[in-house]
Amino acid sequence: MRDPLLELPGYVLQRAANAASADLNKRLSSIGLRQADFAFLKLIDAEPGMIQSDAGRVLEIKSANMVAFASRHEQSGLLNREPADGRSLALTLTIKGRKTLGMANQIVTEFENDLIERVPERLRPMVVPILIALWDSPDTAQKTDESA
Amino acid sequence: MRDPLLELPGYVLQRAANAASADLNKRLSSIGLRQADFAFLKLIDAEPGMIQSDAGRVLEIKSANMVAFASRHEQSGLLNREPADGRSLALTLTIKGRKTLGMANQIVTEFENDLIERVPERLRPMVVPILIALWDSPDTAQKTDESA
DNA sequence: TATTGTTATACTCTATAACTATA
DNA sequence: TATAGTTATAGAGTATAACAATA
Repeated sequence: MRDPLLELPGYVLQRAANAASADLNKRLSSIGLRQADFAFLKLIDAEPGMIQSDAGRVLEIKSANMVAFASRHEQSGLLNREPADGRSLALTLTIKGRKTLGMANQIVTEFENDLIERVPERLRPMVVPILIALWDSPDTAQKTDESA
Repeated sequence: MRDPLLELPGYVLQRAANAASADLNKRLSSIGLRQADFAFLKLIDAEPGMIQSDAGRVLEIKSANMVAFASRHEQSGLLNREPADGRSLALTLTIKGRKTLGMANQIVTEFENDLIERVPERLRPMVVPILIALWDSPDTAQKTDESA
C-alpha cells in the first residue's frame, strides 16, 4: 500500500511532527512530563518572573487554557506564581522545577540528537532554517488570544 | 519575549507543523473537510477498493478510531464501504467523493505552493528529503494497532 | 477601554480495553 | 490463532463565550 501523499511537503511535515512528538512524549513520560511542559519550564527558566499571559503568547497557549496548565505545574511544585501587579502573575521555577528541567534537558538533548542524526550530515545545517521558514506561515505572526 | 527553544529541530518541527496544519484546515473548512479527510480520500482514490484496515495502517489511524472516521465519510456520501470478504470492508469513492477530492486537490495544491514558497529557492529541493528523514523515527516503521 | 486571569464548556484527536465474527 | 471491525471510554489539546478585577 503506497502513500500517495509523500511528495507533499505539508503532509510530510505533519507526519514527521507527529512521529517526533510521540517519540519525545514517550521519553519524557519517564519523568512525568509532556513536550509542552518542557517548553513551558524552559521558557520560564530563560525568563524568570515573566508573566503568565506572556508565556501563553510565546507558546501559543490561550489564556483560558493557560490557567489549568500553569496551575497544574504550580500544584506539582515545579513553579511559583506570584502577583506581579494587581492582575498579573509572575512565574518562576522552584528548586524542584529546576531539577526537573535539568533531567528534561538531558532527555530532550538525547532526543534531538537522535532526530538530527537521521538526516544525512550535509543536509543537517539546513534543517532548522527550513523549518523556521515553513513555520512562518500567514498567521504565525502574533496571535494566541486576540488578533483579528 | 524570546523563545529559547528556536534552535531545537524537534521543537521547531512541531511548531511549524502546527502552524501549517491550522492554515490548511482553515482553507479546507470551506468545503467541509479537514486535512485527515483529504489524506483519506486521496488514498482511496489512489487505491480504489482498499480495505479499511489497510487505510488505517497507511494513515496511522487506529482501527477503533477508523470506524467513526470512515463511517462519517460514508454517511456524507463521499465513499462506499462494501464487504470484501466476511470481515473486510472495501473502500471506494463515490461520484460526490471524487468531485469533493477534486476541489480539495486545488485547495491543497495552492496551500502547498504557498508553503514551499516561504523557503528560499535553493533550499526547496531539500525540504521533502529532510522531512522524510526526520519522519523515519524509531517507531514509525509499521505500527498503528499491533506492534510490541 | 484594553488586559489578565478565570470558569464553564465543547469539540477534535488519540489511546486502551474488551468484544464478535471471520480468515 | 491472528485479523477486521466494532463499542465504550478516557485523556489530551484546543476552541469560544462570558465574567471580574485591574491597568
